[in-house]
Amino acid sequence: MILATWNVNSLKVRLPHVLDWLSQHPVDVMCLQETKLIDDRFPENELRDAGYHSVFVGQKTYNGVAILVRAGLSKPEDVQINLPGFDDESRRFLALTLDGVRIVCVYVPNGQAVGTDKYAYKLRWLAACHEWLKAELRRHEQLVIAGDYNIAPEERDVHDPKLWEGQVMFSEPERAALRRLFDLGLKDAFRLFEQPERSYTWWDYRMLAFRRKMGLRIDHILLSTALAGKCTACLIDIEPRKREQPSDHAPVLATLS
DNA sequence: ATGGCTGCTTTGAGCAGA
Repeated sequence: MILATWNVNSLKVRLPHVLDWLSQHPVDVMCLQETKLIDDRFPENELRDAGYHSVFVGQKTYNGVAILVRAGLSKPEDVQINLPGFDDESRRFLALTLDGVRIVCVYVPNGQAVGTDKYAYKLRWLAACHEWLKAELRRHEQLVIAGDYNIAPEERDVHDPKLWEGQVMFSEPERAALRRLFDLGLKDAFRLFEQPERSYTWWDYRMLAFRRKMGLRIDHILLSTALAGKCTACLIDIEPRKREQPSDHAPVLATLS
């Protein structure tokens, strides 16, 4: 199984990019974040024509997540919308089971700035996600949780760690929250392998950040121990970020044998 | 040091993102 995750920053605007990308990379599962579409507007037909079954939950303007499953695979089961036990109107969580693999798509809150209400909400959300995962991992030996975490785990995941020290997306409480997910036995698929230096998944639209390689690695694919043992590759595809009118995020792919 | 771009919104300045 090849699984990918991509924060598309509006699926309405980015649908041509997604369709092009899927035609070149016919992954089995694609987790999308920031679709920014209500369910009535979700391009289900276009994606079906491209060979993908869609499971999605969205809202107006903000958030919205989807999992695309390549046609011909098993039917997704046990679809879970929103984080159980967490009262939240934001549509940023989707889980389903495919061929015995629990697949979770997350759009972790951005957090705006350290010390704000949104930052506190981000940490609460991550704590609730941790609790849910702890139980879910007992039920599913094979689990993958992929998406936009809005957290860079280590200094090497940040173009300028000094500049970002204490800032949202790299503050210690956020990184500790992410480490607590790793402590559940989840592995960062990207770091299972040798990777190029300055590997990032997001670059600010401003300041020519992409061209200057000023990015952060904040989109991750985490694998349960059983799945990590089956992972044979993980990479970031920066090609879509070079296109006209790109998403500010690049897709991440993992191959599971 | 600051803000720098993009997408969205009962269309147009303000918000949120990261």
